[in-house]
Amino acid sequence: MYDLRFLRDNLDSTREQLGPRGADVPWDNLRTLIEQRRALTTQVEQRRAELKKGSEDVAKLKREKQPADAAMAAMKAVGEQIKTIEDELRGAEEALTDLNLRIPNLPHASVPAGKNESSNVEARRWGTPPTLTAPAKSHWDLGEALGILDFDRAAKIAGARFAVLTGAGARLERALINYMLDLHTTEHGYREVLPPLLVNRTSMTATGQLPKFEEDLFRLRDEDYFLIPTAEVPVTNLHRDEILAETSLPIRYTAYTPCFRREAGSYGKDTRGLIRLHQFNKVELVVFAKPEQSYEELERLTGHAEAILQGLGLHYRVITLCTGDMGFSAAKTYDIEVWLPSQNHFREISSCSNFEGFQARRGGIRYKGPAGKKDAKTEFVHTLNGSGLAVGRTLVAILENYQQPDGSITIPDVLRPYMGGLERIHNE
RNA sequence: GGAGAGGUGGCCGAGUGGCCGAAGGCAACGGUUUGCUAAACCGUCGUAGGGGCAAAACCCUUACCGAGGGUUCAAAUCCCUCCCUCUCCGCCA
Repeated sequence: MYDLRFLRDNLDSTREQLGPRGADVPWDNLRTLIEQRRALTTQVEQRRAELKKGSEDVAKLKREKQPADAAMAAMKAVGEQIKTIEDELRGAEEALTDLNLRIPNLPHASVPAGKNESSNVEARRWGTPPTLTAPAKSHWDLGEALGILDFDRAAKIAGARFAVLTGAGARLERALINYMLDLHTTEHGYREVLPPLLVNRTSMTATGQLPKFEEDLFRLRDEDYFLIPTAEVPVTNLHRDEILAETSLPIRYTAYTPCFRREAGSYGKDTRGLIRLHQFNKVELVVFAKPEQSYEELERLTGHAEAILQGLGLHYRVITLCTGDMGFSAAKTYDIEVWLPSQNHFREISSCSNFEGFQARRGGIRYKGPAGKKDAKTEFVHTLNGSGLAVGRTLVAILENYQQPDGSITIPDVLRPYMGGLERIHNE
């Protein structure tokens, strides 16, 4: 969503900068609606001023015990005109808002141009692939053989794209969640949040999932609630319609939540294993920052996600997404991809984005200097978030990268305290 | 789920049809006073849309008293619907 005055003054340059991202925006219609809204607003305000004045005159006449019938009749006519114009104005505003909510964010100047993922740019790489003495097995083969992953029973109780973790598998998932939360809260300065997993339509609209991507979400049948696809939604909405104190920024939150995604349109992709599920666990990082500090915060936040992989000793690379591969709301995104030996390539395990003021405008998230100060302006904050990390995919990476020739899994040192000292997962 | 009470500016709180965008208090900010702190006193102190202008300052104007409709010349105030909070009862982890 864009500021209307900005959009009016910069419609052509916005269209140009969005390029293919803005292909399905009806630009001419948008221009017409903006002008229409402005013209109708002026009209209705003039009439309202007239009505206000007229009504005051009526009050005065009545106080002086003078007849007021003529003035009242005249104002009745003005009132009817106002209603007519208001209806038109409301229609224009609704159409305009609906269009405005469907325009993607402008990419930051540092984002490489490109149509699709082939134009993404690798920023850096950390570590090396593990040296395996036997051909790498997939995490689903390893996990099922160890008796810690059960896809058949998951399909029975829920359906495709669900998983059951058991025994050391379940404990490893829990260990990862705790390891991530502990690192972020004690070393990286985040405040832990445990939010609702169901949110309302307004919250989904603020972060950008709605109105455009409703088919990606699970929705309740009897009430207008949605299952969160990421903790970004409830945590960013924590400060919706608030004015934050400038001194409180940056605000950093971390949250563990399950995430729910319909994965409509991904039929046939990643059908096996834990990579793409309808329900998965994620530890999320969310930051509210002042505009001038937000890109510095993006680097920092990405580093915090990387620190998890480094602690686990997992080989990864960081990718700067090009304009064509970024999500709807992002101005700049880094993807972190972890090495998976069985697939012999990197897979996304985290996505870290700066949304600049895009979500803040949709959700009315602002900040202000000290109250009463003359130069204290109210401005939209910048919001950022990143996975720190996707827990299921991290478990996949551990199974595959730490697999032994006998099919057992060595547990990374940092997780052992969370596993009751367990050093290796054997067949149960 | 049943019964009742209520939602007013950062907070508290007055206001039941007409100069009410809203008294008063607290907090905050600026200042005077002060050895320092405190107190006292003076002043400032909401958000947004449109216009004056290309912008800032400033000025004009409109809207906003939970949200949306309605009645009326005129609505914080009356009516309807919805949302939320609180209390009691029921149910429940």
